[in-house]
Amino acid sequence: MKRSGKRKTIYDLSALSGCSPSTVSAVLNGSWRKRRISEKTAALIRKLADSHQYTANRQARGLRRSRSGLVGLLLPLYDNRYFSSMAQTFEAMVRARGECPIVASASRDPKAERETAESLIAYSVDELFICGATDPDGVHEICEKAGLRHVNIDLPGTLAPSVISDNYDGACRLTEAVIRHCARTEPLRPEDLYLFGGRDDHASRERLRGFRTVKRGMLGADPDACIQPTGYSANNTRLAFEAFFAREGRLPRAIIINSTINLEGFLRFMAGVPQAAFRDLVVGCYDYDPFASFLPFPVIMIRQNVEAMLARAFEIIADPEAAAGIHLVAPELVPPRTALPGPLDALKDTPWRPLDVSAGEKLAKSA
Amino acid sequence: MKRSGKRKTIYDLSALSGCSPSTVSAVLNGSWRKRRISEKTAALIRKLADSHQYTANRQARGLRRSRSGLVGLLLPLYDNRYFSSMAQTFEAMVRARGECPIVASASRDPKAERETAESLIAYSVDELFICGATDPDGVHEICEKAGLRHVNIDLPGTLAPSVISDNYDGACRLTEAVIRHCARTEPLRPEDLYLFGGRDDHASRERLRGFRTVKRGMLGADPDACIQPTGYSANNTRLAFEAFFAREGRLPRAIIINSTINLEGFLRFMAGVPQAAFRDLVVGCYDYDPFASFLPFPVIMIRQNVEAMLARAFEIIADPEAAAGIHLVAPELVPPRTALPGPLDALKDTPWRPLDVSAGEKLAKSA
DNA sequence: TTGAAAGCGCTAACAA
DNA sequence: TTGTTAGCGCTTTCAA
Repeated sequence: MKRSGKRKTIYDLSALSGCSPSTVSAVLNGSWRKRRISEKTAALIRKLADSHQYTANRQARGLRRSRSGLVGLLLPLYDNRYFSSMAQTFEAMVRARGECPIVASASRDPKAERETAESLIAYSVDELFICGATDPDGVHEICEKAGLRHVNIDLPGTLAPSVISDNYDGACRLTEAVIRHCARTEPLRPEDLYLFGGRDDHASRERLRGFRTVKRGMLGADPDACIQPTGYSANNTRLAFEAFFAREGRLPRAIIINSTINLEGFLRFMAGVPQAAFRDLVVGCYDYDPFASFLPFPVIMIRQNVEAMLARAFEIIADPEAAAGIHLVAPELVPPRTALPGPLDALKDTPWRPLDVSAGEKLAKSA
Repeated sequence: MKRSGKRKTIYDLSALSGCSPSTVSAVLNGSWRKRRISEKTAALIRKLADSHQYTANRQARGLRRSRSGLVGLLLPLYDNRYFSSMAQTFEAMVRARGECPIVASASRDPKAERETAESLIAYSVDELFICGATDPDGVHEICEKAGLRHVNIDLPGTLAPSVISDNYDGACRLTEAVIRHCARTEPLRPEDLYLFGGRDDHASRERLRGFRTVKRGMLGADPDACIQPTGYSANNTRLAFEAFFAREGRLPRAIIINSTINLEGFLRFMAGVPQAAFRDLVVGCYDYDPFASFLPFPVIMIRQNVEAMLARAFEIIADPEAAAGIHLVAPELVPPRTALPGPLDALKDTPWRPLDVSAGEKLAKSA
């Protein structure tokens, strides 16, 4: 791809208009009102600016003002519905404030997290939202040294404010819902209910705590073997299910799964096993994925309230008084076969009329 | 969140080390070798730099060098598995080249696309990948004027090189696979096979063309009513299915769906209808989603080769000779109940040992 | 082997 | 109402 044009600067417009660069600058960044620049010079300059497709160089502006207008979001990854809706919602919120979102992922690796934060800082982001970090305090150190406002989301740190889901409560409700769902047919024994996925982080611990509390309360004893922490890895989860199935020749009656990533590992296992194996299965899963909600067995999900978490995080980051501490946001229990609206629904749809055959015809003709 | 620290500059390090700013700069950006700076001054400065957590200000560097190190990806949206894997893969590829990815979404709105491109240009991105844009040529104009190298992905333009899936071929294979799948039980009549979703863009047209070609070839006549273009809107798709169902009291025997977004609309419809309505259904869907592959009826999907498309796009954007024109990449037919590895599988897993009860125990104890 | 100085494009005092 | 000037932090000649 060859390049051609060259970006215009305020000096180009200065020459073209006969005004000084500072006048041009003032007109183009909105400060002309208080600089009392005449309406007609302003109009002239604006006309020139957009006939030449002028866009201010944000690097230069950022350098001068020491505010880049960039707002960063550090994510573990993009490619699942929880984090992709986080990115989607974040972007909309940042744009609504007139700033520019910049999202980066660091694969839950503490070193990558720190390096990614550093790279965002190198680009002078004005604020950083740290979502699902394995080592939020490590990232905090970096931000602190750079004088960068930041807040944790999803996984808490001890050194900065954190907005997280009420994972304990969510897990309690999820576990209870799964047990009750099973009880419709035949009551569960303790060894019928397993937990797969998760690892030694705050969210997993809280979810496990909720699981155990409710399970013990409703079913009694809870054998340790019923807990299979496979990390946030689809493949490890598949291995765990394969091992279980090879040994037992069947699945547990009910399974709580720590995240949709682990559930994706379960799919991999499913692919190799006859469908009959899933006939009586009931699954509870943390995080919501619309397609997962319609699997061929009941899947009860917990949807974290991404919008509320982000909204809270924006409040906190704007508050100079905000101190380290945890802010809980209630997640939502989603019954099986439920298709919730998502961030995409906010986008305007082109209207559709029922059975508009002519549209099909037209499209078909043009094909 | 209060801020505290202040970023160090080369002047700080200059003062601390007793060397001039230009020496510090050279050491820290790697050009010191050819400036023949002594190993020991270099060592001193490097020590100082990382003991003070120095990170170069990329705005300043970018301004001076007129290369920001930012590489942009313009997306319609994040929140589905096709585009989120695009973002994920893009990010990995850009980082592998030592640059900084910046992703932005513009909701398939031509105006938003242009404005988003302008905003990326304002931040001086060095290259722009335009993915799934409704108006790639509009974005091209903007890039052209700014002298910005760019390439289209997923949806072609006429003014810049475009890397897209072979949508025609994919649709042919998908349609054929669906028809054959149905024929296992009972041969399809023309009115048994519908196409839902898509709109008047290149991808939809090509897919429609493939659909019609194969359908006519295998089943004969193709009534116009069998094509229901509902746009890329989950809700419109739901409405279309509800209208059909209200009228016919049943679903078509087989449905080709233009994208997973439309399939998500189908889920919304599903939620309101007894499961029995889907007993004999066969679905073909463009784009791949692992969870959608395991719905309670056979879903045959087309997976676009995101890695290959991006790799090709990177080659093209680097080639000064590259001209406008279309580069086709073959998509992949995915049989029902298939869980493909995704970009996340590249991330290193912590190893898992079958039934490591002690891990569960340990985690349980710490909870 | 190193330093001085100019300048990337913009903003913000300060003058006029 | 507008222009002049210095400087944000860095790179890059050019000198020394």
